[in-house]
Amino acid sequence: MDSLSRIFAALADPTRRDMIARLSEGDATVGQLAEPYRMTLQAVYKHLRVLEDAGLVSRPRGPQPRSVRLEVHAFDLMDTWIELHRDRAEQRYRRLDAVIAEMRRDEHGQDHKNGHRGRHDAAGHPDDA
Amino acid sequence: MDSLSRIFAALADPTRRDMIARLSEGDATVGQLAEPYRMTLQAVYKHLRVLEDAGLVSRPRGPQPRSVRLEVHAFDLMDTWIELHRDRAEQRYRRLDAVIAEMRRDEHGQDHKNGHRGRHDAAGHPDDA
DNA sequence: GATCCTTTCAACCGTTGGGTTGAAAACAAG
DNA sequence: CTTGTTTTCAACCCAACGGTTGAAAGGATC
Repeated sequence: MDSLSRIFAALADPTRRDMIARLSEGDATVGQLAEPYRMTLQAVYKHLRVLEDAGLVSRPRGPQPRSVRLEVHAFDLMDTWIELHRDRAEQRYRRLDAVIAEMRRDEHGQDHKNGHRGRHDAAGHPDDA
Repeated sequence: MDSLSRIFAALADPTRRDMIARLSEGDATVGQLAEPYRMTLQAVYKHLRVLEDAGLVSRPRGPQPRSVRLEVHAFDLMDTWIELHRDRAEQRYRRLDAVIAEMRRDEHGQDHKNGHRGRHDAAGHPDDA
């Protein structure tokens, strides 16, 4: 499974999102993390495994601290993906608005040169992708 | 299921993410959308249903266009959630850095007033949540 | 060593998810 | 009305998921 799928899938579960939310306020031991949930400790470990595999969380394997820590940089992948497509769509909207404005201009002052290409297929795939 | 879970779950599938990616470059009919995938048309409709239920996509039910459109504002929920927790974690890091710096100052110039509160519980849950 | 807590492994159960097939509606056009 | 396409509905398969139980390792501490 690819990274993005793992990340999104990990965050699709409310319990796991809640864990992330609480970890964003500070590291916690597994016991502390598990406390509010009415489920087996093993279940909590399973959730942690999913978050860890997604890179959203790290657990210092060493002897001492035995705590869970949020890994902020894993959020960047998501962010990048989201912003990329959101921005593309928004740019497309702006471009579409421009086309519509042009069509309006054309309608009012009808046939004011007719020199520009006849691409009035609004909302179609722009070919400059 | 809550909105965030639906959105994240919808984006956890590569096919669905690819659909979003392609829709970010322009609306498409279901047939056009389905073309690159080696799966039944019914399967594509199922994917679209998931995206639609998550609010990521809309399909003008009316007679005319019968096309699929990306709904950008659905991304905002995700964005808000992500940024909220990412920022909290990053602020926590900054605060932690400050604490560490202060501890260092204390170690070098030992006992230089001792007037500030003794909160040296580094990385513990800060109580100003 | 023995004890206690933390962590992991394995099997199992019910539910959900992606996908298929097949058939039935909806809808446009002939 | 009939044909052809688009969309939906229903059943089924198999794999994955969230959760449980039970047991086995690991690691500190007495």
